[in-house]
Amino acid sequence: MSEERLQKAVDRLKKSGVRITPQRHAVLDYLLNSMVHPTADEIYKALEGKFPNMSVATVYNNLRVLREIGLVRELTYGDSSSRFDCNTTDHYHVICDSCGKIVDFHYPSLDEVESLAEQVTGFEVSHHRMEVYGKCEDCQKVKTQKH
Amino acid sequence: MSEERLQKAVDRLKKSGVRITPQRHAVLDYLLNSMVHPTADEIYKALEGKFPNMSVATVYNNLRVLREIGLVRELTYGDSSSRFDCNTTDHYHVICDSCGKIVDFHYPSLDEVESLAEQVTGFEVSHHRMEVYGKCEDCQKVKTQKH
DNA sequence: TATTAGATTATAATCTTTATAAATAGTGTA
DNA sequence: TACACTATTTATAAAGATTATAATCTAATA
Repeated sequence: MSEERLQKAVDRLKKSGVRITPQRHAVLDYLLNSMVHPTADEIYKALEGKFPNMSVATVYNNLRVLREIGLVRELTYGDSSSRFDCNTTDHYHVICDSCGKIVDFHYPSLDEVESLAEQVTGFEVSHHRMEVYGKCEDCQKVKTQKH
Repeated sequence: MSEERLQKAVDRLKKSGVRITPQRHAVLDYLLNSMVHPTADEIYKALEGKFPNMSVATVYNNLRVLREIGLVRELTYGDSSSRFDCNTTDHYHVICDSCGKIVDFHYPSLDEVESLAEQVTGFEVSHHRMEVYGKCEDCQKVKTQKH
């Protein structure tokens, strides 16, 4: 099943006239199989073994290409570096304030908010983002153990 | 009215045991009277005239203090630098994809989303963020003028 | 007014991301 | 298959935002 998603993504790259290089393939493969929304640096470190000469710039370049095509979403949270998500199904994220863990969260899209925003502000709305913050179960336990 | 908000904020600082320095007062005052959610650098440049020797670090330090107390919210969008908002009334933001303009947008808080996220993920939810993106009226006009 | 802990300043360092130019390699075509 | 063209990679440097450090200064309190 994972293979199928990868194949679909590769096809989409080809259709966009983007070359399939080993590095690009590896970045895409890693993102598709990652559940944790990695940063550019995490991807770089993960692929270092397979591509000892790969440059960090290559990771950034490929993430930009994948984002422009629409295969990957860039997530900008409060912390220093962006995270990347290639789960294309509609979903939101719940983020732990303590450890930074990110959990996918399915909820019907907030279309009503978008249309009201259009009416009130006159904007031509394209999309929205939403994240819920809190303390994950693990970190809740840690707090209680302290006493 | 603006004076009243400033006074309230200063009182809150005092209660938190934070010293009221001229620079800190100026940062707070500037934020309270700004409608545009400025970046740290914009605040720094704006206060440069009044405090020729002020360091950028001072602005960052004060923004951190104000944020920790809860007087200021840090907004992290896709672009490079954070923006700061001390409008304490509940509201969301609508952001222009083209020019970056940020418009306040009032909408009932998405409490239902928070409680469902708690149930589904087991998180102890503290808050959420949401932004709507699109093209503002000015940028819509620009596009049509091109032809 | 003297004390003291906290704040500011100046500077350097860190970290993420982007820019640049030369070398390399993927893809279509003959 | 070999060639040519161009996108991509690499290595490096640069930019930009933010944080760390240490010395100096100052707001708050007795």
